[in-house]
Amino acid sequence: MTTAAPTSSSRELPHPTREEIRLEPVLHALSDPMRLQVVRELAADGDELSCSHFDLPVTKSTTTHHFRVLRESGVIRQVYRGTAKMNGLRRDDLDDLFPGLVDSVLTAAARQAVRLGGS
Amino acid sequence: MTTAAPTSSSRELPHPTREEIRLEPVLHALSDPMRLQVVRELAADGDELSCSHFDLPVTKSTTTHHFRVLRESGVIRQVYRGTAKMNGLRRDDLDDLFPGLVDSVLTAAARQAVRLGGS
DNA sequence: CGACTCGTACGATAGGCATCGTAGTACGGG
DNA sequence: CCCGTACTACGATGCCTATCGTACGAGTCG
Repeated sequence: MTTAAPTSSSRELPHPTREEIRLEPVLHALSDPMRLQVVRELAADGDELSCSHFDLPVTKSTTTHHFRVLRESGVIRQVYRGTAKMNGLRRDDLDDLFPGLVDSVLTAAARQAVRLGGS
Repeated sequence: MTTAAPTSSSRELPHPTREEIRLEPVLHALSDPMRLQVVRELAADGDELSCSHFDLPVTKSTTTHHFRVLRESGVIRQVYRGTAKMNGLRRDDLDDLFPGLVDSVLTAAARQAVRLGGS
């Protein structure tokens, strides 16, 4: 029994604090094409996107896994909102810890997309 | 010692061309602490460091493996010079493909080292 | 030549991870 | 209250990878 959990929004998800975020896991999280795509969409569309908004070519289980990797590495923040789970890029934290990193990765990804899709 | 003899030997190593370098493998290569450390030293000390110069806490076999990952992802260039294999960061190629990326990663790594090591 | 150094190749191993499928939980609406 | 939707948990699987040890090739120097 949950002892007096007040909460409708008691479904809280564990996030690393800003100080706990490490560069290597962040780079690893971004090195997966699927996750990099998610991050690009989050950066472009603002930070209130549900998991189901993303139409990834994998099953829901796998999608859950990727979002967890992103969250646990500190790249995104996830909050339940009813049945949906909203995702947002932790730009403030990342920019503070690693100035310019997110921008350069996003720019690099965009340039590469143009370069590869370019015809 | 160093005779005026031609530097190159017959032992050539396969490198991706600039156009073949992809962002995801580069990020993956940099996401390993060992390899990130190597890249930091290469960036700091110039680009003529032999593999044996690095005193990594792993065996030689593993060191060879890490250098190969870095080379095949396009992060470093390797050239034989006698028995030694000289390593150099491919800054020109990387900066052209992904402007600012290497710098921000190096800065982030340095900041994190200060933040964690404190001393 | 012979010995030594530097790095490679190959096999083995253990752990990680991306993926799936199925069963289950939380929430909101009829 | 029941059902549908959104996401999770768990187990399984196969691949990738970081690591090692040993045996080997390439080059230098006595």
